[in-house]
Amino acid sequence: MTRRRQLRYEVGQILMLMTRDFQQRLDADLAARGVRGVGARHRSVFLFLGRNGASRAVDLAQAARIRPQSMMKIVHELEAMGLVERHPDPADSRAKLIDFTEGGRAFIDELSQSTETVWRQYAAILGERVAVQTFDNLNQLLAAGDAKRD
Amino acid sequence: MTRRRQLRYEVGQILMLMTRDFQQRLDADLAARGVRGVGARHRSVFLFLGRNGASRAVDLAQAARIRPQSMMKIVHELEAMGLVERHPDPADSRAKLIDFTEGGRAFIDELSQSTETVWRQYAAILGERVAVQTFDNLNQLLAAGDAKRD
DNA sequence: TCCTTATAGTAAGCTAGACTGACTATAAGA
DNA sequence: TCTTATAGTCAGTCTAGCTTACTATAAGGA
Repeated sequence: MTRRRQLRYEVGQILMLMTRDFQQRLDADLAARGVRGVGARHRSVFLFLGRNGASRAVDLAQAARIRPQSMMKIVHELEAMGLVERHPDPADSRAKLIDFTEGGRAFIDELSQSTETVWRQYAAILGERVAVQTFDNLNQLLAAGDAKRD
Repeated sequence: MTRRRQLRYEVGQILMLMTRDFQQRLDADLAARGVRGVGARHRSVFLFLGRNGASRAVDLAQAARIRPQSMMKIVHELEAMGLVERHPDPADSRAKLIDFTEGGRAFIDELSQSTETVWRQYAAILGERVAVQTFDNLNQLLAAGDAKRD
């Protein structure tokens, strides 16, 4: 079992490949249902917006752990696709609140379904309980990193 | 615990962020020891070459799950840095065998140490046993994907 | 009140790490 | 021998981040 013995040296590789694996599975399922043109970078917006409603770009950026400038670009793209719209923030005239359009809400349904599909594929391999545990552990590693940064 | 309930919808995000987290930790540790100029894409070569010795670019590409053309570029860069060298394959005059230079062998030691450092950071958060289990589970997901492709 | 500093957003251009498509040279099999 | 497959090369594209530099508004203190 040389594979097992050297596991720790492959951690980076495993993470990189798993990220690609997920993206490919998700894209495949989305494409199969006719959804196109929305890349990986766009999805973090929908995750956050789906839970928190209208938000400022800065907050989206922080949630996705990317620079505000990068998030702006993503938001502009989504706006051009007609999936989100922006309105001035009544509480801060510098800021703009980003929210779904009708099309955006339709898209997030597609996204949820495809994510669910991929999840079931993973759960079929590891078992639901182990799959939950695995990704929960990764979440813990991320949370620990956050705590250190504060 | 809304976070827990929606875990499955965040799987892609978790993987993307964990990949970045690992790269950042590794780069930080490498930089702290004065190693620079070797990016994430270069490391897969060292992992494979470290275990299997002199190899052809095609095989490296397959192991890293990228296109041969992409791997060629990486190899050329490593060659320019003096970390690997290429010799004609006696068994196939189309092919060239890629192997470490002295500098390459020195680098892989640095890389191992830094990877070990990051691993200990993760193990400190989750515990060694759970950490091994977590990445072993991800490995299983990858292996399952391989099996399907064959 | 004015002045300083911080924050929200914008714009331009760079970098890393993959990709596709088109090509040459050698190998291998019908 | 002729055809097809394989190893490598070259040129250009794409994605998802980044940095640097800027404007406009907000907020807090002298």
